Amino acid sequence: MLGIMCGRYTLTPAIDELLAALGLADLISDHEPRYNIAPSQQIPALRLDGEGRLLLDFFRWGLVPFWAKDPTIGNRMINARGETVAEKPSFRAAFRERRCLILSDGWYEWPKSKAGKQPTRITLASGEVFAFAGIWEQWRPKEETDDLRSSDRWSEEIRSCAIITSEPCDAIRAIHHRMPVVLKQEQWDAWLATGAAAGELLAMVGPYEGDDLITHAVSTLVNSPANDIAQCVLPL
DNA sequence: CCAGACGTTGTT
DNA sequence: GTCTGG
DNA sequence: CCAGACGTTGTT
DNA sequence: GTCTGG
Repeated sequence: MLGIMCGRYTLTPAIDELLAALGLADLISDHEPRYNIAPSQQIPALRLDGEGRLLLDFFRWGLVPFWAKDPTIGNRMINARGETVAEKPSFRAAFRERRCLILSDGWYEWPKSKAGKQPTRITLASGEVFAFAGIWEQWRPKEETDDLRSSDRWSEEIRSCAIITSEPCDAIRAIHHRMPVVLKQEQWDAWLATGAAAGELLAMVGPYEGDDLITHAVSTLVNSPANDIAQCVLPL
C-alpha cells in the first residue's frame, strides 16, 4: 500500500569507463555489479559539490526531510512525483538546490495478471547506463533528542535521496501507471546545473521520449532484496 | 492561535 | 491490515 | 518494490 | 522549516 513505482533497480556494468569519461575514474574502482538494489540501501549518484565540481557520492535511498524527527520516514519517501516535486514542502528545496543523477541500467516492476505478479525488468535496448532524475537531502539528529542520539541508530547524519517519477511512456503503460524519470547522458549537465530555471528542469521531468526501452520477465528470485545475484536480470 | 502533517502508489 | 527493513 | 513482522515483562 | 486544518 505504501509501495511505490520505482522500488527496485540494477546497476550491473562496471562503470569505471563511464566515470573516467566524466573525470571521476579514481572514485569507484571497487564497484561491484548490483542486480537488486532496494530502498534503504546506500546507492551511488552524481552530484555537484559546493564549488560546482562533479562528484560521485552515496546516498541512502529514501529521502529523509531535514525536519524529520524520525528518519524512518525515509522508507516511505523513495519516490517524488514530478508533477509536484517543485512545490511540495518535503521536496522543493532539494529540487531547487540538491539534484542528483542516480546511475542505473534497469529497473523492476511487478505487473499483475490472473497468474499473479510477474517481476519484469526494464532497460534501454542498448543496455547502456542512464540516470534516474533524483533529489537529495541531508538530515541531522536534533540536539534535544539525547536519548535517541545515544542509541546508535539515529546518531548519524543521513544523506538520502529520492527518484522522481512521471506518467509512463507508451512502452511502460502496459505494465505500470508510473515510471521513473530517465535521463540520458546528454541531459546530465542540464539536470545538475546550479541555478537552473525550474521550467527547464521540469521540461526534463516527464515520460521517457525514446522508443528504445525494452522489458522482459525475470525470476521471482528478485522479489527478495536479499537476492542480489546475476540470475535476477536473466530473461525468462 | 496551536496541532499535526509534511510522501508515494495502489486499492477501495 | 499496516508498518518496518532491505 | 517485496518480505516479514506485528507484543509483553523479565531475565540473561 | 512551512503549510493546512481546526
